[in-house]
Amino acid sequence: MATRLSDVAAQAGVSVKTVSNVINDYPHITARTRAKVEAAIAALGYRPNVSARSLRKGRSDFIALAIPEMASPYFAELGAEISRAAKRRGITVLIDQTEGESAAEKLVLDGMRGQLIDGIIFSPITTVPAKLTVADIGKPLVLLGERPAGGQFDRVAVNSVQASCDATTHLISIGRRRIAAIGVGGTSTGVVRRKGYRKALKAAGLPHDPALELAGTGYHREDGAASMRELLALPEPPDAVFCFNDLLALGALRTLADAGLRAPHDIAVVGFDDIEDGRYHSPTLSTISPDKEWLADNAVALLLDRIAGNGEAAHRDLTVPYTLQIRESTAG
Amino acid sequence: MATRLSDVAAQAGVSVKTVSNVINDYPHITARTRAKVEAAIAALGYRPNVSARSLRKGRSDFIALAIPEMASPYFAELGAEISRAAKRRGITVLIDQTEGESAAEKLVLDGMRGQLIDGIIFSPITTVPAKLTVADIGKPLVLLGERPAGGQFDRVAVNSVQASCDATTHLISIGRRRIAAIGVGGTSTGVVRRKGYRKALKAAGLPHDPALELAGTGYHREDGAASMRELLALPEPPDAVFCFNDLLALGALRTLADAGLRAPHDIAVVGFDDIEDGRYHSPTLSTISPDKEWLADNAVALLLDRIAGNGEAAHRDLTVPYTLQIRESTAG
DNA sequence: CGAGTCGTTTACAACGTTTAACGTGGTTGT
DNA sequence: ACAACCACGTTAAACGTTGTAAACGACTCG
Repeated sequence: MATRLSDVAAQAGVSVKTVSNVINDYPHITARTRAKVEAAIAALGYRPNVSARSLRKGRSDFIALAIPEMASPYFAELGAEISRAAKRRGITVLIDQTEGESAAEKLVLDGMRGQLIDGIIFSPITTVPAKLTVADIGKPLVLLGERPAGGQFDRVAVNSVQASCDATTHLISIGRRRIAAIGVGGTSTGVVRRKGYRKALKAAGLPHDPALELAGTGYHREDGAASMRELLALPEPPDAVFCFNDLLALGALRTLADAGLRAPHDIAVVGFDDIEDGRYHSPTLSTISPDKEWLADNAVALLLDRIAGNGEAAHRDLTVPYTLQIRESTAG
Repeated sequence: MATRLSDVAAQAGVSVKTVSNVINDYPHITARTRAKVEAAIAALGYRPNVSARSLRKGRSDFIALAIPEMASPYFAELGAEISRAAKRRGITVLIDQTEGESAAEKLVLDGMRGQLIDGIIFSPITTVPAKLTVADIGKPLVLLGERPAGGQFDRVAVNSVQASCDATTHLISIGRRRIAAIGVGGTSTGVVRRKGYRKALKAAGLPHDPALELAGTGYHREDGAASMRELLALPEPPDAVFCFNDLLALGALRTLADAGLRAPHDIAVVGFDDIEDGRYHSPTLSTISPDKEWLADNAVALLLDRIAGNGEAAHRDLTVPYTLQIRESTAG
């Protein structure tokens, strides 16, 4: 059924190793033999067997991307970018949904897919993995997001404190004074973004009201909607909300619409992530827009560099460029 | 570094073959030995090497899912469901973005990933692959979507004609008479859904106006927005629009909002797919809602059945249950 | 003209697993 | 007792690929 190296060799009248050499761009090969071999490969439609290859080489050219859930637009967009970035470099991405289980457990339990994958890009957000050590993993790992890498791993992340401060400052700059925050959960994301939020309030000399900081149970539209309902029920509702991601913001906007309120007229809303939905929502959503392509490309590059053997080099911490996109939900 | 079968065997004081038997659930093993072996496996943190295993067995327990793009919410949600369904059965899904290139070419060129994957779930939508034969593939394949399977492959799909007819009929039932269609491209999806659309018009005795059938260049929000702009520019704009997927519908709604028009008051809008965005958009989007979990589960089951060896059985064509979700965009 | 060199190709072993074929005691049932 | 089974072990041979090291020829040089 499947054509093997030996079939190609027979067809081309050379040894198996020579065919292998041609495939792997071994330098010393005559143009003649190379042509013969390539003709044979084409004639037989030969494709190398990745299992055998990775068994022998100890490399598979597969990397894994572990994300909380791929149906979440931000992760879907990120996954798409990372797939693309990887494909450009000839490697394949295996996407793993951690689904809120302890991702650390999953990593170790799944045993890095039985040596198949060469490394992993890991994006924890809802889960706080137990302390991982390099030894636990045994494979290169690049962290995405705010969770501190502790100098142990490479990391690629937005400066969330700064970005959150910018978002909040933007709300202040359009005259809002009573600014709520949605998503201040126990996660690293929640903690870090709240820090930026408070920093902006402080810088503007505004008090920070604990009643305006809502944790919610997650980072989905429904959580944003629920949190906004809580805010509206307050004796003194806010005049603006900074949602720690776009999904929360879209949920919050829905609640506003249901209540017959308008953004930004009644309450201004700003999000974080710049997912495509936000650009088409009514009103369109102002948001922090991280450069996802940059993020993906650098995460992949970083990981491949480690895989290539730079295991000793100091661990790098890359900061993703971002912009503040001002759209209808905060623009008069 | 990596622990092998022989390491486990040494630790447990049994032969390599016995360990292999334990792992593969070979029936005749004492509880004692099984316990010893399992203890050794746990102690050493052994994970079978999937490369070696799949090289030897010719099976990898990997399947591929080929979709146009994973950042598209419908496919992201579908991919998530399929991943879940596969994981339940102990197999892993490799997601492949075809990105509008000829997916058929990609399939053959990528050579089914060099024998790594056991089968493929293939969802063509924007691309119309050249005629594929079973022989070209050499691996089980399940088709998703409207493209006719030609009796050659298994297929899982919504009855798009019926569903489109239902959606259109719903618009008629709320009193609309000038109903446009967005997405009537040259793709199978476009053709089939237009068929249902026209069928409904005919059944209601309404004329069908070619000027109201817009092709657009794709199935994204921007295409829907552009098509709606065209419709609004018409001397006699429609009073309702059936968009062939939710993304088109969301784009169309955006154009309405920009134009100061309201759905359903001025123009009612119905979509197809029931992606989560639609449930939170303002207005919320009426849509055809296929049971994605059913779809995913059955697609995976079908594929695994083929992989298990039922290669000879007749090719099956499964019809996905759906409902019409009536929401704000068509409700008074 | 033989020794050395270089460029090109090849034989062989190895990666970790499973399957096959066979062997060996031990237990049960009649 | 004898067969029939059971629970393992042993050994060898694959699966398809690549790394190592060695062989081969042709060419250069002294």
